Amino acid sequence: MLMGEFEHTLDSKGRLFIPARMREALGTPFIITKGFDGCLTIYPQDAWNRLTEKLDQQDLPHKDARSITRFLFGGAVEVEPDKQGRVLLPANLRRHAGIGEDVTIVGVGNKAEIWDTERYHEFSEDSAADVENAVERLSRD
Amino acid sequence: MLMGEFEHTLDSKGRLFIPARMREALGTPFIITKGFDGCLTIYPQDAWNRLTEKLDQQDLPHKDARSITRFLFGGAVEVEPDKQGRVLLPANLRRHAGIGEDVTIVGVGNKAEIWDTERYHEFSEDSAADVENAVERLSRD
DNA sequence: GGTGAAAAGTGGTAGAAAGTGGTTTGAAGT
DNA sequence: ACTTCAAACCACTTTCTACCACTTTTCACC
Repeated sequence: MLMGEFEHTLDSKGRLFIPARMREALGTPFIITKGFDGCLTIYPQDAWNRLTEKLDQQDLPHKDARSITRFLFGGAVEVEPDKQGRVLLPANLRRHAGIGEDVTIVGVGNKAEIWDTERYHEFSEDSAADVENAVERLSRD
Repeated sequence: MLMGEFEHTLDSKGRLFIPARMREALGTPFIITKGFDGCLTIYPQDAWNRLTEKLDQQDLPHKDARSITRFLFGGAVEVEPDKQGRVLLPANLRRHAGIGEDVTIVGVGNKAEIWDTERYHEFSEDSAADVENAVERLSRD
């Protein structure tokens, strides 16, 4: 189960250090794609397979199917951390998520997300009120 | 059933001693998350599972679901006390709850809360007034 | 097209910081 | 007095960061 927030900085070459705990939970290699809300998503191999299978089974209008496929696969890279635990974030993905120097990696259950730290904070603050209500509702017994 | 208040201090590495009684009641491992009102929440494994299952079952707008998942999992760590009964409170959780040296752990039924002691006292005083008002309202008729 | 310069990508290392584990000392309760 | 629980240390390991060095690719200009 992927959990927790980790802050890191990119080195001058755009490499990101993946925390040791996450590497374990993710397995290797894993897939990084364009995500929603302006972040990148990291899928472990099995979650990625499930996702693509599901996509195959869908009976979508061709146009939708094509754009989804384009978004998912076009923005995807399969990566493997080097011996020091780093991965290179391709420039197009960095651009998609507005990623600068400071990066936050967030575990969200069966996958993880990569955020520009500043953007992540803004986003969390914006949704804080909604989240509070929802979680309170959920945790009531 | 988790009950009682316990005061402890963090060591220089941010480790917190969990009282023996609580360790028993919590089982191991357990989950610490960001809570509300400026505290952290400790969920025993089963309560945590119930919570995440409930989240799965909710039929939420996708965007809200993502925010909630992010908050819950991103602010969570699964921990296990060491042989001396201590757990490391990650820096981001400490920051979230404004936790300094002195910490109060409070049992609240099926879960527990971790507070900065000073903040806990302030909060208790504030809510004491609320409680008083509420009771007064109730007893009026 | 060939050549050189710059950028991008790959690999490693050293030192700092964080995390882990244990021991000792002291307090508290039985 | 003895046992349990807690706090403060201390030592060691792992993880992380900030560099540096080298190779490959790209691109511009001859």
